[in-house]
Amino acid sequence: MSDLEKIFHIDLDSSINSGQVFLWKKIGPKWYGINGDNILIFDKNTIHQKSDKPSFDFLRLNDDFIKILQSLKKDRIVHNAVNLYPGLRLFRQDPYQCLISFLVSSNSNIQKIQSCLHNLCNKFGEKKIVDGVDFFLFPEPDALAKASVSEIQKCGLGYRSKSVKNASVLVKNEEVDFEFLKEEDYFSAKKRLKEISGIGNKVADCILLFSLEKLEAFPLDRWMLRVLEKYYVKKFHISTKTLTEKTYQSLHNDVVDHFGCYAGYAQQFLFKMERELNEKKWL
DNA sequence: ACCTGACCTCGTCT
DNA sequence: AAGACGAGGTCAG
Repeated sequence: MSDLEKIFHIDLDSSINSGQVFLWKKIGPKWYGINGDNILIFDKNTIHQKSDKPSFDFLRLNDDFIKILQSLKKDRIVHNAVNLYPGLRLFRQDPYQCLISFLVSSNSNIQKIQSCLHNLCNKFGEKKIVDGVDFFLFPEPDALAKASVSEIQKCGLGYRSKSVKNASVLVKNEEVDFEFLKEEDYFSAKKRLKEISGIGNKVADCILLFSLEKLEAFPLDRWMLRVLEKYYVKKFHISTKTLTEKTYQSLHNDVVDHFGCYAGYAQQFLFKMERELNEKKWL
């Protein structure tokens, strides 16, 4: 299948509205999205990147999607979700933006996360004009590392502001090295991420899945627990609603055993399906 | 080892 | 109209 054919099968609306990205805006027929210091424009079957950077395959066209689907469809519920949203895809995000996004996501909701990130871009990001519309790139790590906590707090982040500044310092000083984490295995990379203040199991799994090439990462949030309780009572043992360190790891192990090495894709389909079923709002 | 509550903020509910 | 509640979690005690 050619890249153009692959792109043709992608359902951008569903993929963007599936909780993995927050800084996307639809104007007319076009989607505009901030990914680090890039502005991506999706116009039906063509993709422009306003950037000097080489392509990084945001749409993961290099994934063997046929093979992934084949693997996912062994599970009846995921099979059903894939049939409902056949064009749903995972994106390959800018790691720093992804880390900050999910740091901000804790104990929050999609609308709030979007608003916080938007405010951060407006205040600390570089302005670009595309198609006559003003956009702000995601801030550089240095910009948020230098910012005062109270300036960050003005963007509405609340108690997360301190963690955002702290994490930005670590990234700026290369104490957190994303290229290195991409090369490491799932457990080592997760261990490193969790050393960062404000990053626990769920947030770490989001960062690993959405930006660090760990397709076995399966973020276990409130919604995923509901899904597991609803469709998989016999399969998994859901002990409590608030997962402890141990129960999170144990459940994550069981889940990956069941769904396989593309568990993260399964999670995305299940999450999308259940949120739509409950008519939850997206961007 | 496990569990509980606090935490910024904001939209929604009462 | 003002106060309570909860939201895609984390961490300390």
